[in-house]
Amino acid sequence: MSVTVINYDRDVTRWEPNARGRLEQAAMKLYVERGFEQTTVADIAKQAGLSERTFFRHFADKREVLFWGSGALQELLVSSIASTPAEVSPIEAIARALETAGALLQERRDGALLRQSVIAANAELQERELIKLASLASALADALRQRGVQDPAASLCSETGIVVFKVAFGRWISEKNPQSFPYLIRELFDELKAVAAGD
Amino acid sequence: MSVTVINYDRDVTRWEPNARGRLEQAAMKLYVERGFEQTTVADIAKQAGLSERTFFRHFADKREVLFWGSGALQELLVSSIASTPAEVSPIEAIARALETAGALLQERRDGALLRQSVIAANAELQERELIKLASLASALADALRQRGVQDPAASLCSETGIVVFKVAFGRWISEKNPQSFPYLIRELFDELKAVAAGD
DNA sequence: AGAAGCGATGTCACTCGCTGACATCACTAT
DNA sequence: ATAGTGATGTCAGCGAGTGACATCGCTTCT
Repeated sequence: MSVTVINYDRDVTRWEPNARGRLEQAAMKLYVERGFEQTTVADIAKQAGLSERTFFRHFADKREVLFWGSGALQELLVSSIASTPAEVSPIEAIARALETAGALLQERRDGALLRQSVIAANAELQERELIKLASLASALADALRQRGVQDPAASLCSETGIVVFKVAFGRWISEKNPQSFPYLIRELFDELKAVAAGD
Repeated sequence: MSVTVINYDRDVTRWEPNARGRLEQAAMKLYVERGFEQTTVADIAKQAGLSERTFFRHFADKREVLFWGSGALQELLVSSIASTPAEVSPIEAIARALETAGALLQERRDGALLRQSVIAANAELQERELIKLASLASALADALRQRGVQDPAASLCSETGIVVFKVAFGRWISEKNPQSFPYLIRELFDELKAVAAGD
């Protein structure tokens, strides 16, 4: 009997579970505390109780920790576009997809704020963010082509959609008593329409 | 008399002139020949007859060599906007500035093509390109604000302007018998107008 | 003319991000 | 039992980038 108790008490498995999650947490903690540049991968690994090498088995590089969620967001957006009625215009399809993504992001505002403050303080992280957004735009364009949208329009819609999202996000994140993020997105799509018309 | 001749023949100054230019040339040559990742800074320095340390005195990092011209482009665009009549709409001001920039780029198409093929082959370089474009957009937005354009509109116009430029550039660079680049830009601004309206 | 300072370069040592190769060892399937 | 398998550790090494200090022709001041 005592044997089974001991087995459950300590070292049932060889390693603590959820290595990736621990690394992610450790990284965020240190990035927030000291800033991105001032924390080494060795620091993160130590904090998570793992080796530096293991960090790089879970994340392609030091920056990628902060962008792990972008894959899920991308899938959400693409499937949202796929399930939008065919008669909806391309730009409106993009707008709706971004609104629903915005609604989801809204529930994690505190996390988003923290994350964004880390990114804003470091140029390398901004670069990574931009390429993630570009990849998002490219996925959106693919989704539009899937609906039969021809090509300059498909790229133009998705890329300007991302622009609207970026601007909306910037405003939403900097307000201390923020209004509805999806609504903000909608407003900026309207503003885009006005501005593109040359008003 | 022979003294002066000797002075002119060799070693008038302590160093060969135009170190930065030589580094730039050497880097381009090697990036094209072997690709960006496969060339080390030591390679570049050796090719230019300088030390590795000197490379980093002229360029902030290995990537920056390819983006040295972006500063001039930015100034051109900003001054172009500043000198556009006040009654012209924001989006039209952006469009005109990009058209003139496009006209200039058109004269260096071969160089642009080479440069772009290097960038397209490497993710780090794409990241750098994106942040340069973002900085361009931010400068354009400042220029618009200088004209009294209010803020969601200023950001929206400049960022979508950059989007149009990106899409136009991509098409222009991939055509083997390219049409007029400024005209292509104009066409895509028209397409943007249509697409934003929801057609 | 001589001294002092300046500016572009070189040299060296060092940190850090990242990778390849190989070892370890609990767990699983045969 | 035996032979994998998979997540980890260890170690050696490369390349990017930085700080400190030396060099030395040129300019400027006295």
